[in-house]
Amino acid sequence: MTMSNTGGRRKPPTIHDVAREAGVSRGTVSRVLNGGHYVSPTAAEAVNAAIRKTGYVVNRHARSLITGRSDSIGFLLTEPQERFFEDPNFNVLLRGCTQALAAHDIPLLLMLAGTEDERRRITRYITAGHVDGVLLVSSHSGDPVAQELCEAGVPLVACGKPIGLGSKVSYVAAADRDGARDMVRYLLSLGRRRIAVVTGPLDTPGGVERLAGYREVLAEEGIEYDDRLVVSGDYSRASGEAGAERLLAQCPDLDAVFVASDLMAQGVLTALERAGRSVPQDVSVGGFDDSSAALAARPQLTTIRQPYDRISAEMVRVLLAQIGGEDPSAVILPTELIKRGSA
Amino acid sequence: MTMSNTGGRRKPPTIHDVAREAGVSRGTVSRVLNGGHYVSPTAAEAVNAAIRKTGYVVNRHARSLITGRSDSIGFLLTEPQERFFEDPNFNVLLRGCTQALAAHDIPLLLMLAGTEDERRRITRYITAGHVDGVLLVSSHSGDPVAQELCEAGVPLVACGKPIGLGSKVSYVAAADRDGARDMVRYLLSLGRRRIAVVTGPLDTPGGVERLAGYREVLAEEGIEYDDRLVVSGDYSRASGEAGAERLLAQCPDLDAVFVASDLMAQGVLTALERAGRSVPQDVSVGGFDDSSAALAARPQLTTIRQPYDRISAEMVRVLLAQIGGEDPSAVILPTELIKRGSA
DNA sequence: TTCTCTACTGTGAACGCTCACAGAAGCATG
DNA sequence: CATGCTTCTGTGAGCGTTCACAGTAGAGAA
Repeated sequence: MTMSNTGGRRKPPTIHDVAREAGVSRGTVSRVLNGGHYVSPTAAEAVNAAIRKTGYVVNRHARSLITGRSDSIGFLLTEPQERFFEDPNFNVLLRGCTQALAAHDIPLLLMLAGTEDERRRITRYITAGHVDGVLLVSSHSGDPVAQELCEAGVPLVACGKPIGLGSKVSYVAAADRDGARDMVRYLLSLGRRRIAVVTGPLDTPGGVERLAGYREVLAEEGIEYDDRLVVSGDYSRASGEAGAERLLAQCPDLDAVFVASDLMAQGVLTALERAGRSVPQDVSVGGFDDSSAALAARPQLTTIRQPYDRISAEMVRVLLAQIGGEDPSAVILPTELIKRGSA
Repeated sequence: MTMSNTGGRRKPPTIHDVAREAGVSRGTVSRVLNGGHYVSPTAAEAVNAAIRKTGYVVNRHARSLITGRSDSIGFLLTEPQERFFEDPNFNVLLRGCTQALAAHDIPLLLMLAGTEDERRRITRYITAGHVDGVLLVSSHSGDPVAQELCEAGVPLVACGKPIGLGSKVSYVAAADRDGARDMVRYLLSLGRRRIAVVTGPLDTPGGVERLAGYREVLAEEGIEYDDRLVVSGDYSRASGEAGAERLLAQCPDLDAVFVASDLMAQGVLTALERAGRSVPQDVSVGGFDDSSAALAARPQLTTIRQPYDRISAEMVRVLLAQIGGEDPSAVILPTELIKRGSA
């Protein structure tokens, strides 16, 4: 119908052109391209020179057609979309994964599975083999997409321990429980005794583990667990604000709040300010993540740093290993207490 | 060496399998797949049934090999990477583009060109024809990547008017000048007369235009332009904070600040708070973007809304049209004044 | 009837690459 | 001299599609 490529792109050189230019055969060029074993130094040099001269770039479609690999990776987000907007962690993760893959010359396909339709479309796309593996961000339990991909045998690495996918799925996570323990111990060291907590969603391992760390430390220190001091949120700023208001109503005597994410902690700060409690004088507030929200908050948040740069790098490493035939594995990375103004 | 695909993925059905199942030829199946012209209802029905039965999904690599199209689009970010972290606008844009493309069943490849190496790698990748077109986010002038892509005739749509790429490149932008005018007029309507401004980078059209809008309105109202009331930032929160401090030092009598981005406005609020100025009583603050930062700020920001959802949708529309052979075009979308607590 | 036109269908070739195989050359060993 | 081994190279086949072309069947017109 219409003339394509108005700009006038010319036909790119093929492996054949390079072969002719270098005075060798296609096979030799291909060998130079992939590994370079069993090829003489002279031939290799000639081929490389020809590649430079012609400006040859391999046609990945042709390669994929025969190898069966796509040499690309999907970054799949099955969280509700609002979180993607709001949560600075996703940015960091996405960037880290993109860069780690770039080092292997592997493009990243961004896939957002918000609606049911999108879910189906993406599942088909992936199981059809259009990506070699999937980096999954979805902490919610019983994710049907993840389930299907697992069953279809698609290499998969989750960010955070997935629930209900059996033990055969790889994941990379921060040491949530340890991090929570560090924070609660720190709050105790400040002399706080009525420490409230705003948990993450309790159908996610992150949410569960951080609460578990809190309870462990309390038990170890002989402090009674008071469930009026515990409310749960969904990692959003709004849920932090609402949670803090519930806490203030239930336990006006609280002197610290451990919040399971920095974004929620922002909301907590807002609620405390409105209630006339000053931070950190009246109430100490501890966050979790060390996302950019921690620096944006007023006062800046004392928080538990999740090493997102390392997490993304590990996710990519584990996924590529798995695509290469290795068994699934789990990686837990240590967290770090970062002290700032809020506690 | 190693056995690939431990999970045991089976070979997916091909067009041949579908043809056999439906009792027709490859050609007919292909015709049903692409448009469906010149194919009898009976055959079409049989083919569709066979597709459903076999679970057939087209092999895009094989298709691309022959059509020359890749049926994928690159989302290219050449901004310094920190902005990508911090700025909530990117998220919205990225999400919007991904979804708009998903509606056309076109995957989005995320490309971050931070370092010089990455720039080269990505340029080669794109000019080699591995994507059909590029959605470009890079407002900085003289972007070498954009330049090269343009010259190579790669279909390209920029977010915001690009500088120095000639008039033959498509772009989608908000009406920056109008938006700035609306905000300044609104601040005047509040009785403010000493209106300071924190501009964006002045090597970007956005930065220039928003400042121009400010000056226009001042001139129209017969208010003298005072360049001590003008400082420029780089859209980051930190630069907003620093800018406000300079302004307060230079012009302690300022009674309003028009800030060229919400993120910078957050920094401005911080600096004003530290200086003991209350917002909006002592000083009115107006932002720009209506990003999530506007809601996160305290008080919430009165701002100029950029319709990012429409911008991303238009970017995709224009790009696809251009790939289809149409000429480059520019789209300017209207902004909207959103009143909240800060002014 | 015969011819033409339209609506539809099948077939071979090609896209650019990798892979398996065959073969050539060089060198050491029997 | 034959044999085997290692290192290197070229060649044909095939990956799963689309595209151009040829061909068939049926309807309508001459």
